[in-house]
Amino acid sequence: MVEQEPATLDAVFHALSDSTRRAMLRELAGGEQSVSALAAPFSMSLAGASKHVKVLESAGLVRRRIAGRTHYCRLDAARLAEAEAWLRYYERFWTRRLDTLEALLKAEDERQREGENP
Amino acid sequence: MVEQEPATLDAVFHALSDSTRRAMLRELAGGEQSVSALAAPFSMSLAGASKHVKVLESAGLVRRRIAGRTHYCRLDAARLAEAEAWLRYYERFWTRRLDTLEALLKAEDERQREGENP
DNA sequence: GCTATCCTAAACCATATGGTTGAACAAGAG
DNA sequence: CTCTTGTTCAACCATATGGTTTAGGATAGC
Repeated sequence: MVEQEPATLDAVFHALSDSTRRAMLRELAGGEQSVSALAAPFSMSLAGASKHVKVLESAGLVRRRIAGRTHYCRLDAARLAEAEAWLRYYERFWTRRLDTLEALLKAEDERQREGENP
Repeated sequence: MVEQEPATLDAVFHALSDSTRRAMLRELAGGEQSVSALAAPFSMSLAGASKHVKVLESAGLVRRRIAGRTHYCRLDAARLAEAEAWLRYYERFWTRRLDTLEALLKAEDERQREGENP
């Protein structure tokens, strides 16, 4: 996990940094949706929502299936998993650091207890 | 996990969407660093790097401790954990969907086997 | 064929972002 | 006190972003 594809992560995290797009992903977690269905909940032009879908798509977070005149979108979990892996990798460091801190505190605590009972 | 603090997640994911900032976080995973130490690896003015640190800070990802004239930064894992929780929450949906799909395929497979051996 | 529907494309706008430089400021070092 | 170091601030610039409106391209329905 040494930042293999920065551009990809850039795009994924950027796509996630907008609450409209996160809401769309949330909707897609329930299943495939057309672009207009995805756009419906927002007080925004369809063209505007379509741009958001495009951002999600070009980040690799959703895939598009065109059936006639309607475009159906569905989640592509792989890229989200990549992002999560990134976070989890570093979380390992933090928790390790926290564990170390905890161990130090415990050791110190025990040293003090020994002092109390000579 | 129903998008409680969109602004916060906006800021966190936006902060993560830049490879310079991710590299800084990676550096901070190893321990506290001064701003100039964080800036050193990049071919960028100190002021530019300082802005990145500020973005990380205002997203709540790092905390700053000022000692004399040097500013020391360290990770604050809480917000990163929030972001990871967001991803993991939705990952649950995807994996559940994948599990469902797998179960359906398996059932279908078994039905076909039964057909082979009447 | 005609019309309504789904969606994208293009042009445009305001604002945000990532970068620069130069100045300012506080605090160690001599 | 002076000089250097660590850092931010302010002004500026180019480009990206999120939104709009209008127009256009397929396709479904009548």
